[in-house]
Amino acid sequence: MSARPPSQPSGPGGAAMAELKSLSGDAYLALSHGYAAAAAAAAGLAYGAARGPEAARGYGAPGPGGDLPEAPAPRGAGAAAESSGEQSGDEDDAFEQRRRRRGPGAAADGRRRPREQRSLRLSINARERRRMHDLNDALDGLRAVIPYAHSPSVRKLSKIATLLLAKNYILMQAQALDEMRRLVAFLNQGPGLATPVAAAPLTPFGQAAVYPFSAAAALPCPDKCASFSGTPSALCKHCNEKP
DNA sequence: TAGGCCATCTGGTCCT
DNA sequence: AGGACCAGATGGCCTA
Repeated sequence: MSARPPSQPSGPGGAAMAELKSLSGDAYLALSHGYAAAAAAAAGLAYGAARGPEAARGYGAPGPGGDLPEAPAPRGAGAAAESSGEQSGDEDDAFEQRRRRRGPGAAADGRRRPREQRSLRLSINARERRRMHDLNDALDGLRAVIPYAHSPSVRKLSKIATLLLAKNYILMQAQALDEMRRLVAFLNQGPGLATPVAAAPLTPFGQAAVYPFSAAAALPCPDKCASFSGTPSALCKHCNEKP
């Protein structure tokens, strides 16, 4: 169908990394940074931790009538599909066969009558399916707001790539915000304080030597700001002060 | 054909 | 007790 990133040797996040590399240049350069750490963190997630507010959200029991939601057409027509939402005699047989295959001790509740048990199982399956659909909807929502090529000709991000990309996007935005704050603080220091030495603790990037405005730091404020953006900065209080 | 990704089923565990 | 969450198992689809 659509373009798909090349496979990578297996390993934590290997294929997802390839997927990230398939992103358009800027997005990849900006967001792929720190991928390895993200993958490691993802692999080491504390499963079962934090059962936060989501736990109280409630996916809702089947309605009073016990009606199960229509099972979506499964992608595969295999064994998984044959025991989905709809009930039939064949499915009951398949259910029993599977139950026997799993052997003793595998039954969830031996005290229930098979019919009851089967009905409960179907209801649990439906809930789980709904939960996974909600999770996928949330992932779609996430894909919609992170920067990568959204187009019908581009295969959508995998789940793992979506999460890793989102994480890196958040980190990047946080970093940009931080730099912007430092810049505003620097511009607001005023001419007297703006020598490279005096300004060093507040310069963006924390390094006067690499700070692009160090040469302009000694200039009067409007000139200093203009050397950055071409015009006095609207963010700088000195540029906006009345003489 | 192997490997990656995914949907679904399932049993176990925890929480309300 | 029932619901939510989790992880393992299974099987289908797709691509290199």
